[in-house]
Amino acid sequence: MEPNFKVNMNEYLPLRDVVFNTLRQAILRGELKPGERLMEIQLANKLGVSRTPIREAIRKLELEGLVLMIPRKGAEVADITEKSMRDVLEVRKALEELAVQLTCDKITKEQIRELEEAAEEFKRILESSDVTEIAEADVHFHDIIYKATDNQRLIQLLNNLGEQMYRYRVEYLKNPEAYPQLVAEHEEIIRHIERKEKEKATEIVCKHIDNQVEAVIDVIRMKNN
Amino acid sequence: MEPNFKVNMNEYLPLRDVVFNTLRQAILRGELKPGERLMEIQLANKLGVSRTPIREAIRKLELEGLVLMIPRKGAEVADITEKSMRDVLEVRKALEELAVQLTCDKITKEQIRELEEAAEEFKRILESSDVTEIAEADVHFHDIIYKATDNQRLIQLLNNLGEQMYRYRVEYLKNPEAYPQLVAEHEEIIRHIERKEKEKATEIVCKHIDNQVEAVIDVIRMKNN
DNA sequence: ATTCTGTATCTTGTATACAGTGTACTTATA
DNA sequence: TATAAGTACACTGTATACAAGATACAGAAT
Repeated sequence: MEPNFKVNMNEYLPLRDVVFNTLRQAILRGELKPGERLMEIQLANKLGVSRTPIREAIRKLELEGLVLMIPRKGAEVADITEKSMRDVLEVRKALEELAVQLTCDKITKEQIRELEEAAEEFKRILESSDVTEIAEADVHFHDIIYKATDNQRLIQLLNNLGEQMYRYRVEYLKNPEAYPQLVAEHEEIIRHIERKEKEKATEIVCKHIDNQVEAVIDVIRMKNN
Repeated sequence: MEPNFKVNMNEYLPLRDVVFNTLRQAILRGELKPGERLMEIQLANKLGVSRTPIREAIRKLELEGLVLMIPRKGAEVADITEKSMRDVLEVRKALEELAVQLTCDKITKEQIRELEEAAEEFKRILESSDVTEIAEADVHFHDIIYKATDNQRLIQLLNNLGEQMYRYRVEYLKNPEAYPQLVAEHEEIIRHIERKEKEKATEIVCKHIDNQVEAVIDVIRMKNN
């Protein structure tokens, strides 16, 4: 058997990053609810580490806006209001537009093929699988577009904004009535990108996001009642 | 005499935030140069605190992209390349466009007056003061527009992106030839916002940023030679 | 009964100690 | 002289100890 040291090297992650990812997921998936306090000792015991990595992870969550720091009191999970969601989606829409325009300019033939494959994969997964897998396939499709922009900062921001609404997107994807439209929009986007029809592509992307706004807001209203 | 306890309360800042702001400024102003290592003990001694607040500040700088973490080696100031600057400005342009459009919709009479004052102040400071003050007056003008968007997330991102190019904007403002155009653009922006002429306003903002791109890139090229 | 005060405790904020890893320098050997 | 190995040191990663502020509750005084 061939031991693969390289993989082990790359798999090294400081505890703070493990904690960061863990807490992040817990918040985005709703396991840690808005308003809930994040107490260091308690978390440290739960995760089997000391307070130091916990604190450093919380510092990063703070900067991402996922937790709210109250001086000398500690951190709590930030509220997610309808307003804050609208704000995120407003920004996201502008950046998605930018992304698709840049992609029209820069995409390679190889990447177009990747997009087509991802769209196929998405369609296939829609039929059989659970919501999480569907969400991942959708993310993958959009990731290809992001990557084609060749703008590192834009990619980072879009990923971040996307994750902010993770749990709402999942809810939204639970409604199978929306599936045919999603598939159609994916195909339209590919076609327009392929032909470098920026305006058309932008239009579809806008519609794509606007639909999400409606759906996400519905989910939030539901949860608050 | 009336003692103001409230102010004292609000002035409390954890050491980590003091350190964060200090290091951030030092990086953005170029006092800490790209590639330079940030060694914890050294910084702790220099700033007269322990390693803990230093580390927590570095975690935040890491997430902002201002420092690069190398596992088991430590932090160093992130490189600022021409490409990374173009990327930032590309995103910033899209968000500035969004901001000015939202502002057209939402701005109040009171805020328009504030804008006019800020533009006046800017014009006045241009004549007498040093570059830092000019830059601050410019930032203030744009902050009013940001605030009028009533989108917290957008404001946060724009502030962040703006600070990323702090030192280059300062360089750019050292050239007095550009001043008349800046003043004219400010006034045009106000006029279009006032009349809610979204397209026109967007156009000026684009031009405003495009000018900056050229200037910033020039500065970077100069510094690298 | 209500309010104020004092105390105990809980939590964060900060400092420091300890372990492990990477790096650089020195020394020995070819 | 060049190269390789070994050793010492420097720095990060993690844990823990200590200080100080916040909170909650109990008891006393009005």
